[in-house]
Amino acid sequence: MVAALAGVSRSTVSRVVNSSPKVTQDAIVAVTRAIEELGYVPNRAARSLASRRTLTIALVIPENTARFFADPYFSSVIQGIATQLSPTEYTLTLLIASEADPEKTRRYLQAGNVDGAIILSHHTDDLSYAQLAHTLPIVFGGRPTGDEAGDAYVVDVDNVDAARTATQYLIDHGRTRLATIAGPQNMAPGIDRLQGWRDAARGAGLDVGVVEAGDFSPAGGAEAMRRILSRGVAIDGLFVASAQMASGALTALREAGLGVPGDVAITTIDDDYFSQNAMPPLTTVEQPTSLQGATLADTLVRLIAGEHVQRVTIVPTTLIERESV
Amino acid sequence: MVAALAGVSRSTVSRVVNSSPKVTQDAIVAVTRAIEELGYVPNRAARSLASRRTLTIALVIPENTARFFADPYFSSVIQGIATQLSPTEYTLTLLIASEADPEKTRRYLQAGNVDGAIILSHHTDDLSYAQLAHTLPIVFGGRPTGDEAGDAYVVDVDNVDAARTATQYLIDHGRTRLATIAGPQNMAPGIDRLQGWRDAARGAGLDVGVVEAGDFSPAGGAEAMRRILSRGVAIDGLFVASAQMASGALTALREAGLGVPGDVAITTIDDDYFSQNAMPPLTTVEQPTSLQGATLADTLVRLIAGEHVQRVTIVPTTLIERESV
DNA sequence: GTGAAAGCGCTAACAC
DNA sequence: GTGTTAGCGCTTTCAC
Repeated sequence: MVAALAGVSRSTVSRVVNSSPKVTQDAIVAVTRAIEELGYVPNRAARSLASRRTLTIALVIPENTARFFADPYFSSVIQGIATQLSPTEYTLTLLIASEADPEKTRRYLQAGNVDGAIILSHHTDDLSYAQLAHTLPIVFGGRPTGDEAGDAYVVDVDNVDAARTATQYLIDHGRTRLATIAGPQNMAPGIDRLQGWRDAARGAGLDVGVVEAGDFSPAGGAEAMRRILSRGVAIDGLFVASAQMASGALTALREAGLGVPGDVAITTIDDDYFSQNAMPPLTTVEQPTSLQGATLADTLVRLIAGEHVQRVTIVPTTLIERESV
Repeated sequence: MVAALAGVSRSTVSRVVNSSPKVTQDAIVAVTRAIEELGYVPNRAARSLASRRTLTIALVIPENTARFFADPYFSSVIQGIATQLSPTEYTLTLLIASEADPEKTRRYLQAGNVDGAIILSHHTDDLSYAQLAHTLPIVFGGRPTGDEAGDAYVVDVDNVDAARTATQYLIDHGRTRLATIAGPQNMAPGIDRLQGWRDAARGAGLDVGVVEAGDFSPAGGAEAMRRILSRGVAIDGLFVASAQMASGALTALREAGLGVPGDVAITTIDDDYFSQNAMPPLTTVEQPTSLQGATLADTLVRLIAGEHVQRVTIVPTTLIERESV
C-alpha cells in the first residue's frame, strides 16, 4: 500500500493523512506523493471505527416540516449548510424525522452514527431534541420553543425585530389602520413576528386588534386575508409574516377590488420568489437564509471540535424597499 | 453485551440483526429481547467495515444545479427520495458537486464511501458521472444528455410528450398562432420540451418559428416573453417550458396590455406554486416530483441489491386544466 | 519523529 | 442452526 511506496510505516501514513504535527517534512512529501500516485483514498468506515468519530453530520428535518419543503427557505438553508461543509471532511446526512416514530430518529442520533446534528426546526415539539443536546453536539436552526431551549445552540434571525422593522415601515409611510397576517402560533417565527408587529403598532399608539393567523402557505395567507376583510374594518396597512402568505393575501385583496399599495400597503418577511415576483413586488425584510445555513454548519463543526462558540447567533436581516408601500 | 444476555454467541446476534434465515425462533426472541433491554444499536462503521457495504446512498447535486435549489422541483424530489429511504437501512448523504473540483466528488464516490448514488441532473456535463456507473450503482434523475447516457439508469418524465400534450391543448382550443418559451438548450428538459412543442405544432400544420429560450426562472421567462412580443408577430397561444418562466411571462404580457386567456392562451409544465397561484391559474402538465424521487430511491436500492431493474423508468404526467386557456 | 502492536465492533467463512 | 476464528482498514498508545 501507500506505506510501502513511501518507505514508511502505516502509522506515519496515518499521521500524514491526519496532518499530525509530529512528522518530518520529508515523510510528508514522500507519503503525499505516494498517495497521489496510488490514488489512495482512506476508507471512511475504518477511520470511523478506529477513531471513534464518524465525520458525519445529520441534518434533521421534522416530518411536518418536510411538508413545508417547497418553502424556498429550507432549500436555501440546506444549500448554505452543504456548501459550508463541502470543503471540510464532514459529510451531510439528511434525516427526515418521522412523527409516527420519533424514537427512531433519536436512537439514530444517540447511537453514535453522527458527530453532531443540525435541527431545522419550525415546530414546538422539536424541543424533544433539546435533551439530546446533552449527549451530542446539536445546533438548532431557528429557536426551538419551550423551556429547555435556554441552553441550546441556536442560529436564528431576530424575528421580533424583523417584524418590528417591517411594521414600522408601514407606520413611517403614514399608514395608521394596521392589520397583520400572523404565522402559526405554535412556531417561534410565528410567535415572534406577531410580537414584533404588536410592539411597533403599540409604540405608535395604533390598534393591534386586527390579527389573523395563517400557516405560512399562500393558501393560508389568502384565507386569513379574507377573514380580515370580512371583519368590515377598513385597513390601510398590512404586515404579513411570510412572503408566501403575502402572495396569497394579494390574491384575496385583488378579489376584493383593493389596490396595493393604493388602498392597502403591505410589508412582509423573506426575499424570495414570492416577494420578488408578486404584483406589485413586495417591500420585505430579508433573512440571509444561505448564510444562516453556513453559520449553522460552521457553529456545529466548531462545537464538535471542542471550540467555545456562542450559544445564540443572530444573523442580520435587511429591509428591501419595493413597490408594495 | 447482547450475546451474553441472550445466552448466545455474537454471531447469532449478528444473524438476528441481519435477519438471516438460519436462526431458530427461540434465538430470535431471546436476542430481540436482549437488544430491547440493553437499547443496543449496532455501530454503523463496524458493520460497514466488516460487511464492505456502507448502507449509504449519495445524492449528488451539481453545483450549478444547486443554484436552482429554490426550484420547488428539487425540494420535492429530495423529499420523495428521503421519504422512500427512511424505512430502509440506507442513509442519504447530500453531496454538492463542486464545479471547480469535479474530481473531488468523483473520488468520493469511487472511494467506496457509498453503496450507490442518485444524480440529480440538469446539465449537459453531468455526463461525466455516466462513466462512474461502471464502478458504482448510479441512477439519474432526469435524462443526462450526451452519448454515453444510453446505458444509464434513469428515472424521468417524458418531456417531449408532456410538451406535446400541453401544446396540443392549445391547438385543440382553437389557437393557431403559437409561440413557445423554451428552456435552456443544454439541458435535457429544455431540449425535449421544445421538441414536443415542435412536434405538436408541426402536426397541426402551424408555424414553429416563434421560439425564445429562458433559463427556467421567472425573470428569464419575462425577458423571453418581451423578446417574443418585440418581434411584432401576433400570437394567440403560448407554451412555456416551465411554470416559473410562465409566471414571468404573465408579468410581461400584463405590461404589454395583453389578456390571458383572452388575447393569449397559455399552457406550461409543473404543478407548483407558480402555476397554481398565477393570475390566472395556469393549465399545466404536472410531473409527479415526489414520486420521481421515491422511484429514484427505489430503483437504486434494487440495483444495489442486485435485482434486475429496467434502465429507464418514465413516471406519468397529468394534464391539469385551469384558466389560462 | 517513527514503527510495532493492539484493537475499534462488527460480519463472514468455517467447522461443528 | 450455532459457535469459533479471522479479519475489514484504519488510528492510537507505547516503546524506541
